[in-house]
Amino acid sequence: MKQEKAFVKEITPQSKDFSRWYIDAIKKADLMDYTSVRGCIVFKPDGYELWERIQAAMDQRFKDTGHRNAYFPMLIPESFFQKEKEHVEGFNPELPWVTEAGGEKLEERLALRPTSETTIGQMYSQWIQSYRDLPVLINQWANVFRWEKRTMPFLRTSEFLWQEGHTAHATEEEARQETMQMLEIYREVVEQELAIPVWKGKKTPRERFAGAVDTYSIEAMMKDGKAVQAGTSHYLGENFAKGFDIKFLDRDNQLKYVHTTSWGTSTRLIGSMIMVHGDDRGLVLPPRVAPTQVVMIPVGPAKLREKVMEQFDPLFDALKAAGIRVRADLREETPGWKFNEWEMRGVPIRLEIGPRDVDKNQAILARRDTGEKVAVVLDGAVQSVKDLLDEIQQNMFQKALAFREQHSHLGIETLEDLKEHIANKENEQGIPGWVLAGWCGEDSCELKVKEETKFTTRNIPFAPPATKSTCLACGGEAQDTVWFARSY
RNA sequence: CGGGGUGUGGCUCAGCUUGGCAGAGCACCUGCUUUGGGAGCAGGGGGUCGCAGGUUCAAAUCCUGUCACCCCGACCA
Repeated sequence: MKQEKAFVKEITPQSKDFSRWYIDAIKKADLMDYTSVRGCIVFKPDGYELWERIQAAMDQRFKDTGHRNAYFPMLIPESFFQKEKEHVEGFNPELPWVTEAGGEKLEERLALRPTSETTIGQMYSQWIQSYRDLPVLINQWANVFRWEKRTMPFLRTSEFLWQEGHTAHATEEEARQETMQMLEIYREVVEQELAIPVWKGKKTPRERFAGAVDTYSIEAMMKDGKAVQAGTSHYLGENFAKGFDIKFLDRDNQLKYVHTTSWGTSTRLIGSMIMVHGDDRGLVLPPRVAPTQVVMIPVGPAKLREKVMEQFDPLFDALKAAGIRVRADLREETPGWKFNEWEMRGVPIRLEIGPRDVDKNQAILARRDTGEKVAVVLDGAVQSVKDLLDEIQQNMFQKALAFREQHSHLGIETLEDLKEHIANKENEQGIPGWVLAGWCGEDSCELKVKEETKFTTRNIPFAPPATKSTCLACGGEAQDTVWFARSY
């Protein structure tokens, strides 16, 4: 955008204070509001609709791969947590408890679920008897609670909405396949619908889910260079099966533990999408999930409005009939005001029609991602809009990909190099981004990097852009090539 | 949870140091003129000053407590 004249004074520029920008942008876009409960937000209609669209895209794919939705209770008895040692240790600090009900103290206190492995494990132990009962492929759309010390709208709140899949299988191989299949679905939805490029990979043991054998993730880079874990998929092995006694009689008449998986994505995807695509004017929404894809605004003198509306109204109907999420802004405000308003909200295309356009049998399409305006003939406007929506979706992904490449550093071999890199970037007001480096596999090396640079291991990518042979921290032989970054 | 900051009409904030009628801009309502990148004039409505105590003749202002939000750290999707 060339004529960058700070039209929107209410939004702090990204370069000045990224967190401030984020809060300003989501408030101006009317996605959420704070409530009187700490860390809990309202998802206002536009914010919630983003979630509904993500939900729809995911849900379709879950069902296509044989999963079904179910719903389990939000309250979990304390004793359930004790059954998996790592799990209880991992979640205990952030559980809210119900200790009283009906005016009486409860005999056993109940936690507001942070995730449902325990409740579901308990049920699976009753449902599964034979290999004929397997696999169990269930997903749940729910709210969960994690009393985090520091909250941030969408990205980290005390209560959030998510999806958690829980499956049980007869063999490790099948469970591992499921884990990978779901990770791939996450990649597909996030890249295709949200236009966010991600790295699929495996988490290091330190970053693993409490109670998992292996945790995998997709990781995305925000515009401030920090990382967000956009989805996770866990192979839980027999850990929960043993804790909850989930056994089945196999074909060979042997009693065996099932192998379970779990996988989740949350409303944090909304925050990621905003931080990946947004700019100083506010949100930039990918067309596939944008609540409003096209906003139509009539322009020109009021006395000529009637003539404009003769073209405007049929075009609105035609767009709507074509399945495009179109909205007409006929309010009394000036056009300039409306332009800014819808740009803040991130609507992909603005369609303007004024008297001059009517004379030329055309409409103006202004795209949010580039700021570019083009004139299209009225007759073919519906197709032009469809094509442009596709193009914007593609362009947004490509832009995000290019940004990620630009801020991914492959040539940093030692901790000293990394510190120097960070110092340099900070001096020039740049962002340190991500660093691909070797890791020997030692916990202590990972911790050392974290303590000295705040960079943590994001994941061990399945298809790294390069392979490293020495450990970033100790210089010893590298066991893995890992993405290091600061993260949300 | 530690350090720092902020809570005053819907929003952004001034007023607080030195207690004395609760303000401005934007937004909102009415009317007229306007409308191709945040229009103008005129009139109007709206606030128990985050909450709870205390000091005082009198508290947005002073004291104590508490809650929320923001920023920076330790924990996390």
